[in-house]
Amino acid sequence: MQDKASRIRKIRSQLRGQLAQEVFKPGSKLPSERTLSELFNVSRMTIKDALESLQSEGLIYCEDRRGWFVAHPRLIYNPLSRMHFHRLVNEQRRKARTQVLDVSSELASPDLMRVMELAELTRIYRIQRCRFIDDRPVLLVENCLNSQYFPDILNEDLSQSLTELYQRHYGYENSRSRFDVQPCAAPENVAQALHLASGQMVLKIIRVNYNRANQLIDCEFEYWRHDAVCIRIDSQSID
Amino acid sequence: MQDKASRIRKIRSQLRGQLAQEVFKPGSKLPSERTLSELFNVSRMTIKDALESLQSEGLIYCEDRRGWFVAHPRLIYNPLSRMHFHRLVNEQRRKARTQVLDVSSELASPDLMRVMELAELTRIYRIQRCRFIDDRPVLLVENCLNSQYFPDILNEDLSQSLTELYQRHYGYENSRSRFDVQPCAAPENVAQALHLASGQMVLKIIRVNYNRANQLIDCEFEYWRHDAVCIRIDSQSID
DNA sequence: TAGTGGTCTAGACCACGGG
DNA sequence: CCGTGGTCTAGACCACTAC
Repeated sequence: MQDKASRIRKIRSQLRGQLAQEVFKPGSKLPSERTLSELFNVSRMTIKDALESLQSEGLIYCEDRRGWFVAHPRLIYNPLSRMHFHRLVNEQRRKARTQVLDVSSELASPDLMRVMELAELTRIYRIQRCRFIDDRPVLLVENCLNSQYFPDILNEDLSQSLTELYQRHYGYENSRSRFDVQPCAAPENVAQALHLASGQMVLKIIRVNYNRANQLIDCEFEYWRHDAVCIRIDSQSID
Repeated sequence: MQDKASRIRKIRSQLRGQLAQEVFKPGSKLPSERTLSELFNVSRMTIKDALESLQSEGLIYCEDRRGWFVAHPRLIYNPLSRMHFHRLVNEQRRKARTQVLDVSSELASPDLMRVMELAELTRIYRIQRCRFIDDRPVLLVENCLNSQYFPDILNEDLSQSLTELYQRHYGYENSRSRFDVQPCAAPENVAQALHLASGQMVLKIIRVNYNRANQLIDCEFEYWRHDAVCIRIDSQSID
């Protein structure tokens, strides 16, 4: 790209190397941007740029107004498997937690009607939850359920696995699911929950689940901190 | 997030709305950053920020030192299906092109040995290709083949589908594959091929393919412009 | 309240793209 | 060659976090 290789560019990769070596304990805090800019004798914006490249390399991450931290290992996640989040996380020797943020009952928006193939004026339940790995918020997930299939579900304990609840109380076995994965800018509420600055990149997964009768029973919007997850799919594991 | 809602923030979303409405023809060029900063009477950095948010919303994209353009529709892509790129693209009424960038024969690096479960000193073929949709570079793909399974393959026409070549000339049917998806910073060569600024975000897919005898025959590194693709997987389509 | 990152300015020089 | 985005400076104020 460059032949003269600007002085600052070098500092950038120097920073990269030093930081990566010096502090390897996941979650430990880096010096502040101001401190680093003095240390390296460059402007704060240059430091910010350098930190952001390290971030997109997955070495560090940023928490809005809290600082920069050394990255944790990514959670390996297969969206085709319907394994409970807590079990998945525990199997990878991490600590899981789920917090119910909001629960509501409302009429489906036009957008949702399209995604869920709903008739007009269909009532849906919306369950918004935040999920933590090692006490760090990494996933905001919003489930939209066709209310006719799930009477009284809002009275259940929603911090557990919904998939399991579907089975146990309603006899729905998930059979088919379809999902889209794409990076996008975090909407305001997502950014807030995940401690991201507004507009930061997240990994969005939209999943649509069908029961054995091929009825579309629920639809799920997942917003992952992109540095926290690795999507892995193995065609062998599909039965 | 903000209560006083800074004047500039408003300009940002204004820009958003205006641009999104005004110029909708995919691929058409936006005014330059300098022009926009005069039009909106803000500094160039502010304009850049606004453009970058629009970019992560998928409305526009940037070509390194060429300018900003209105986004094209995303290619819907299922990494589980081994459909030829050209056919996939044509089915979505777009124009496909493949350009072979580099072909080489070398000893596997330690990293690659791990991924491909190779013994030491194994020779591999590396095929690097760039793929275009509507003449825009959107994907850089690097195939690493275990050379013992593919004698003389480097003499074939490599701009066609490799999957098909595997079948036709070597009798290998793909049976199982496993892949990882994750956003990351574009390495220098990828950025260059895709007309991205160095370090920009791309969607990386690492795929490992096995033949019917469960031999690991090749491994593929795909780097997609994240604005050009939507990963879609339907468990029903798996046979 | 002190310290953090988020945002913004008004300049500047550079490398690269394309005529 | 000129126009583009890429990068950088040396400040500044703000909103928010954490204590």
